[in-house]
Amino acid sequence: MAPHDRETVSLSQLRYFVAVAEEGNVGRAAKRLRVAQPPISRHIRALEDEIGAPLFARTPRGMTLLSPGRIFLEHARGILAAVDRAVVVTRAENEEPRMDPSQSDERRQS
Amino acid sequence: MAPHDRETVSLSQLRYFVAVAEEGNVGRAAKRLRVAQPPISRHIRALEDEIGAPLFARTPRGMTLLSPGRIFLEHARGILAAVDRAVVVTRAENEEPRMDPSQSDERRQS
DNA sequence: CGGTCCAATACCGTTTTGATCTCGCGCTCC
DNA sequence: GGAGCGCGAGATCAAAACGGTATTGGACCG
Repeated sequence: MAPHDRETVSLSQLRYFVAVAEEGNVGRAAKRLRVAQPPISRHIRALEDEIGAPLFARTPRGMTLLSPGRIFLEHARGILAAVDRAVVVTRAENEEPRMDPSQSDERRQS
Repeated sequence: MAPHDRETVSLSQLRYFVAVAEEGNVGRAAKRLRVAQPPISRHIRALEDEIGAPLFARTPRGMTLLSPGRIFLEHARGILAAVDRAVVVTRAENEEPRMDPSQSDERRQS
C-alpha cells in the first residue's frame, strides 16, 4: 500500500471558495458567511495546496479566478447542490417510503 | 437572523457511511478505513441526526441499510466521486490550459 | 505622504476528532 | 444453560483542526 493519505477537501472549503469566487474578495465573502477573514484566506490556500493548482490571482483589489479556479467553481457548486439534494431526498424517503414489498418492516422516525 | 446553524454533513461522514454500507458492519469498515470503530459509530449516528432519518437497522449481526440509507448511499457515492473528479479535472486544467484567448496571462505552478 | 483597502501571518482559546477501554446484547456451541 | 464470541454503543482522555483577534505589509487614492 502507498503512504498517500491526502485528499482532504472539505465541504466548508468548497463553500468558502464559492463565496470568494462570487464576491471577488475575501473580506466580503467573510461577511457573507459570517466568519472572519483569516480563516477563509487559510482555507483557500489549503485548497490550492491540496489540488495542486492556483485558483485565484491575488490582486491589490481582491481575488480574481484563474482558469483552474473557473473549472473548480463549476464542480464545487455542483457538489454543494448535490449534498443538499441528498439530504432532502433521503429525508423525504423516510417520511414517504415507496413500499418496496421486499423491504417492508422498517422503522420510521420523527 | 436566526441562531440555527446546523447542516454539517462532512465528506468524512460520507466516506464512513459508504464503507459501513458496503461492509455491512462497523468493525470491518473501521479496519478498511484504518480508523477505530467508535468514531465511525458516532459519525453514523450524527449523520442520521443531521438528515433526520435512520439510515441503518442495527442488528446483532451488523448494520443493514434501511430504505433512506439506500437512497442516501447512491447520492453519497456520487458526491465522493464528484469531489475526486473536481480535483483531477482542475489539476489537469492547470497543467494543460485550454488557451481561451480572452484569458491568457495566467500563471501556472508546480 | 497619510489613509484606506486588501490578503497574509502570528498567536491563542475552543471545538472537534480519534483512540483506548469498557459495557450490554444476542447468538452459537459445547 | 453457561461460556465465549462478535457486534455496536458509551465514556473518557489526548491530539489535531478550526475560528477569532491582533497585526503586518503592499498597493492605490486623496
